[in-house]
This record gives sequence, structure tokens and C-alpha cells, in this order.
Amino acid sequence: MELAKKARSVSSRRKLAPRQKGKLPGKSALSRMQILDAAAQLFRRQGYSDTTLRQIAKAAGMQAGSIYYHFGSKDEIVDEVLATGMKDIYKLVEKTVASSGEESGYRERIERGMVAHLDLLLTKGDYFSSNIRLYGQIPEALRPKHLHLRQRYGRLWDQILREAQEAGEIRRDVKIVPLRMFILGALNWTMEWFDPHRYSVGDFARHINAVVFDGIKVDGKKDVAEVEWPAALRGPRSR
Amino acid sequence: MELAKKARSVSSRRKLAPRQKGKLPGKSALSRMQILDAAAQLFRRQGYSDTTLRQIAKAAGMQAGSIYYHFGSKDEIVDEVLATGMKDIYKLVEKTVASSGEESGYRERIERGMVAHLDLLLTKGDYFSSNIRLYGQIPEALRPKHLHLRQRYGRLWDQILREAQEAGEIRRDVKIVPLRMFILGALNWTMEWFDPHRYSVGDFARHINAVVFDGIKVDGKKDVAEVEWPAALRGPRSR
DNA sequence: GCGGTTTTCTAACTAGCGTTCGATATTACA
DNA sequence: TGTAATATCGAACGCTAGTTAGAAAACCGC
Repeated sequence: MELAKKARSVSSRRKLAPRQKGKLPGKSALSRMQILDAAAQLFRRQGYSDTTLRQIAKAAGMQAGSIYYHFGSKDEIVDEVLATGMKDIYKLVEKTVASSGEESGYRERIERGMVAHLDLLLTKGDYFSSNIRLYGQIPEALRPKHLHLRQRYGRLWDQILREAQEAGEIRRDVKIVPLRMFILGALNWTMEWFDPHRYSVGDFARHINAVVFDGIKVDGKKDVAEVEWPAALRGPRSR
Repeated sequence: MELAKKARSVSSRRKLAPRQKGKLPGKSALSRMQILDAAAQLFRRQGYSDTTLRQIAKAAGMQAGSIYYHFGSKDEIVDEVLATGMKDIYKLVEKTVASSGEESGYRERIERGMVAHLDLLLTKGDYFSSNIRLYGQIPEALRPKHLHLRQRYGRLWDQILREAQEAGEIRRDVKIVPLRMFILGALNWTMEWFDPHRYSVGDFARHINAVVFDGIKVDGKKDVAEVEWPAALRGPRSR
């Protein structure tokens, strides 16, 4: 686990991709997907080190050894899972924000981006949630690549927020980067406590967005969305 | 790792506490502390499963087997580390907010609480940061106890925020619990990216507090603290 | 400095991990 | 239908993990 002590004889046995054209999944590609799906789900729930290749294999309907036909190592699996997750969220948020079109203000676009982020994190997307949870657990060697992907996603948000600022919807003295860190940090942390079966992701995003835009202090206009919060929010799960 | 399969023959070998009065540390108590300190530091950096008893022992200046004179299992160590960490932050924030005295408003008290939280999390307190990082990684059996401690800390913040609301410093339509989740979530997430050697914890807390209280939208008074942000905040480390 | 207690060491055990590889089953095309 | 390519199995290997227990060392009051 610590370090890859022997120079990895990478994929020494794996044969090249069959079925070169963009045909139906094909047996190999299908098994690959099943392995990745199983791994993402287990990683998300158990973390990297506590997830076993034998568990992954079982969930994918095969034996542990068979995994090595498709992947050269456990590291290679987590690498692909995390990369997929980050690309997923990037595309989703990009699309979501763009498709909000010109008719809506940045405040609404940002809220939709937050909903997309929370939704993929909490209800869909074991790949993305694996990324968020596992980044600090993966072997050092994989870090730089995934740090880069994270930064790319961060820049996407910076861009949105900066545009909002230039459009006059965010005060000019607000620093974009720490603001983004703050917002995404709060969203990512929901993994630790938010149960989407009990609360509504949309409601939470709306409330948070209202706090961030309007602030919580008492003064003039009060236009925080009057969301009906499930009374149980102080319930069993808490931080 | 999965579950404690054999009914724990708890501390079958450990003898009772020596040196009953509140004297000097004593050899045993000192070794115990060294083990806990080493464990907290390693847990914080590597997580639970990737931290070895042999690593802990080495950092504490002894052999792995010797640990079992002081603790019944690895679980017992992490249990004590996490509990200590949560009690530390509770006392610290309680004291910090209380000692802000009557002369200051809630806005300032909350900011001081945030600074205390960030400070213990990021620069002091391997115990508290271990708690924050490891809660999702510890064996199921330990969870309920630590969930309870977390909830207790959450209630402390709720109380502060609710008082602020009743004192008229927070709008009445703001829901306290999700607000607290939001704020503490953002603070906890700093573990993933904030480098206290590069940035100032106080500056970050001040900026965040300004955003939360005043909001980011453009309107009347602009009183977000004009913090000088280290130009490098968009630098190598990012989300 | 002796004797019992406290603390640590040393060496081993078992379990489970990632990984390997020859044998075997399955598939797809001639 | 036969056969080469593809995909999986099954058993093993080496290693490291947490843990155990008897022997050894360190400690301490007398």
C-alpha cells in the first residue's frame, strides 16, 4: 500500500482492446464497466484501503484474479474511477450552467450548479463521490493527476463566479477563490451527514444560496427563500 | 477490520492504573500519552487503515507488542483519540465564545469561534483533526458514541447561533441547523486544501464570516472586511 | 541491593491482502 | 463445426497486518 516497490510490470498480461469500432459494449468492455461500477460503489462506502479486490470481484460477479485481465492493479482501478467522477461533474455543471441560458441571472445559474453538484454527489454518481472521498487516501503517485483535474473543476466555478461578479451580481470586494473554496467545501462536506432520503437536495441548495447571496444579518430586504425545512433536520444525523 | 469477530477479551492483560493520585505523569501514563500523540499524528495524516501499529509504536519509541500493555486493541486507541479531539474542540469553542464577553456582538463571537475551530483543526490538535477525518473510517461499533459527541458539539454551535438570532443579529427566517451544517462543513473541508503555512487562518475566517453575514450580492452597504489575500490563493493547492 | 511489580521486548501466529499464472471455459468467426 | 482468440477460474505466493504470550528488562519501596 505504501509505495509501489517493484517497478510495476504494468499490464504485462492484458491484451489489447478488442472490437475496435464503436460497436455494442462487447464482453470485455462490459466486464470492465461492472468492475468499475462495483469499485466505485465500494470505494464510496468504505474508502480505498478497506475495499478489497475480492469484494469488488464478487460485486462484479467474478473472481479476484479475473480482474487482472482488465486492470493492471488496484491503483489502476481507483485511478480510472476518480478520473471518471471528476470528468462527470465537470461536464454536468458546465452543461447545467450553460443551459440555464441567458434568460436567467447568475444567482439562479449558480444555484443550479450547486444542485447539480449536490445531486451527483449524494444521489447519483458513485464515481464522483468516490473522487471526493478518496482523494486524500490514494497512493501519492496518483495524486498530481487528480489534483490537476480538481483544479480544473475549481476553475470552472471560478469562471462562473467571476462572470457573476463582472455582471454586477457579486460585490467586487469578494475574493472569488476563497469564496469558491468555501461554497464547494460546504457542499462536499454534505457527504458526511446529508441523507438525501430524508431531506431535499434542492431545498438545501436553495437555502444555502440564499444565505450566501443575501447574508444572514438583519437589515433591509429579507428575501431568503422561505423553504419548509423538514422538522427532523436536527434529528439523529447531525454534525 | 470489518467487525470485532471474537468477543473482545478486553484488556485481558492490562493491569489497573498505577499511581492513583494526581501525581506526576508516571512511566505508564507517559507511555500512554506518547502512544496517543503518535497515533493522532499518524491518523491525521494517513487515515485509520493505513496507519500501522508498528508505525505508532516506532513513533512512540517502543515495539508494537508493547502497545498492548496500554491498550486492548487498535480500535481502543482510535476511540480515545477521537473522543479527546472532540472534547478539546468543545471546550475550546465554549471558552472562546464565552470569554468574548458581553462587550462584543455575536458577529464577533461567531468569528472567534470559527477561528478557534480552524486553528485547532489546522495548526494545533492532531486529535481533533483525526476526529474530523476519521469518523467515516472507524469500525461501525465505535460510530454511535462519536456521533453523539459530534452532535453535542453541533448543539453548542446551534446555541450560539440561536442566541445571535434572538439578539437580532441573524434574520429570523434563517434556519439555524442547516446554517450550522453549512458553516462547519466549509470549515471542516479546509482540511482538504488549506495550508496554514501559506495562508492566514484568521484572514480566512474573517472573509468567510463577512460573506456569511453580509452576503455576496450587490446592494447597500459594503462592509466585507477588506482582507489582504495572499496573492497565491489560486496557486498550486486548490480544490 | 533485594524482591516483587511494572513495563517492554521478542518472536511467533493467523488472517487476509494484492498479485501471479497455468489451466480452463467461453466466445466469435472461418 | 472447429479453432484461435478472448475471458475467467482456481490455487497459490509473498507480504504485512493486528494480536498474543512468555521472557527479559526496568523500576521502586524496603
